[in-house]
Amino acid sequence: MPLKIFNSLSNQKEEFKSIKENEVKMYVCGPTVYDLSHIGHARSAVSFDVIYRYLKYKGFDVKYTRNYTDIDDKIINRANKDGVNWSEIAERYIKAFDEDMAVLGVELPTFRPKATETIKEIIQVIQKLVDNGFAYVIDGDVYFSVRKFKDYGKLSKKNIEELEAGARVEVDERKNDPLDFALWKASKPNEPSWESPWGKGRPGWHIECTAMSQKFLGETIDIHGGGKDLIFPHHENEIAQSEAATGKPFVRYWLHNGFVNIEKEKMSKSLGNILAIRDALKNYSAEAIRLFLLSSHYRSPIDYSPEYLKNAEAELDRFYTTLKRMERDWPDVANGVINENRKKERIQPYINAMDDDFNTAQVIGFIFKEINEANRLMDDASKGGVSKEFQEVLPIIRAIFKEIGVILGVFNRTPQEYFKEKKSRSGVPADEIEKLIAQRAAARKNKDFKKSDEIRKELEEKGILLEDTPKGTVWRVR
RNA sequence: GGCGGCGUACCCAAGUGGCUAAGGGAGCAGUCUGCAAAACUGCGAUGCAGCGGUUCAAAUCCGCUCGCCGCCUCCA
Repeated sequence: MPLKIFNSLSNQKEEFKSIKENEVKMYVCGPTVYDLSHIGHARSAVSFDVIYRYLKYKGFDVKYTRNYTDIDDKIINRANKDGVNWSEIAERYIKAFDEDMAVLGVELPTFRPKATETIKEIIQVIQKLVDNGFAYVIDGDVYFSVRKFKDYGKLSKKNIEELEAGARVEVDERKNDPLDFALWKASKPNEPSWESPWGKGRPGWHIECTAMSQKFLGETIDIHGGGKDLIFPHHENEIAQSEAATGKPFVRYWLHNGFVNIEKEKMSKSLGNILAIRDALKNYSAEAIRLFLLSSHYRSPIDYSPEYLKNAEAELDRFYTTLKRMERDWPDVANGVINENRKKERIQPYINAMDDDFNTAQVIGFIFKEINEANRLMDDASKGGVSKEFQEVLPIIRAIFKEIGVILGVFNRTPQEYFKEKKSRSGVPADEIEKLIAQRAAARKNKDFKKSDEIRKELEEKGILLEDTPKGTVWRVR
């Protein structure tokens, strides 16, 4: 079964065919670095991270570019507000973004260019557009003439006449047409600026992506991604600029991820409900956040609420509890010889799900079926002995966990790492718990079950669960 | 007003023409346990917002109605 991808350009799933066999050129719009990144950025980054990982898994050599927009009105405003240089703001939030991504297990793209490092190329593209008549210069500003580009609106399915009628923006009288957008902005005094054929200025927002995409990936690329909200005007404008400049198709597959709402409401400055990634990480593990994000399809809107994060944590508990059981009680079987044919057959549904527009939610569902199967097999083995089926299937399940872990970037830790992190989050000192467990063990030995139960209850109220196993009592965080 | 999307059990969520509508959480019952936990087993939507239609066959296609949401302005 071939890989199918939903293309925003055609509004349907299409079979994916890369320009060059075995190579994928992919560009995703990165953050404008003027503030901490929020959970919506995390969704976009994680969604495309999984797409990147899966394309690599499929054997493609993926050239993945994700930019930093490090020059922009918002950055300048923030710098003025904080009383620091604009570049300090950009650097600060690039660093913060990189840290957040690392914690979330987002792999580094092949190229991570900054707009300010691409000024030369930006100017070249603008010059081309001026030369071929798609752009015009007014007082050091350069604008793109939307009406000259006949396909304008093909991505967002808008038509120019209706846009004009509904235009809500105040019209800049100097522009030939209200829809025209800035490629280059003449700088005001004390603003960051670069020399250009049109005087000192800085790039408009849309042009940087065109320039960076061309510089690192070429004139036509396979995949371009971003949040749904970027379809208009950002991506529409990118298409216009790029195709007007090169005369070639810009992008073959447009991918857009859905929004994250907070308790059923859109995140917005005015509502004050922006959830920064690092604030979410204070309460939940990075893996739980990632699993939550991947539990629904990347194009659907999702709702963020503490309840759903708890659900993700419960799922992780189930996964790692089972994995721990496999590694602890049946290490030789779980890591035993793999029947490759049978493994291939068993992993095929996962591949089919990922091939169907990256259906991570379905993949996660399959994983929990394996968990059930693994536990059942282990139950049977402890009761009735090790069967051939057990010896054959358990290592396959273990191998599937590993393989899917690489693709999704969840389920990929060791149980030790997982439970250690949970314990460190509990806030209850481990030695105190161990002391109580020892007291309880003594009480149990004397059949003093009243006291034993009191200790269990005391710890339970602090969120600590005790498990009596044949090898002694172990504890974990609820 | 234009464009697009969504509505599946108590909650989350997959499924977009054809076996008993995945999976997780919560709940209830049972097995196991000194009691628990974990695990396993069973129960749980005769129905997929509603109404009509197409079809041998529909959650899945078409039409209408109701409800919710996004974009059209910076925005992941």
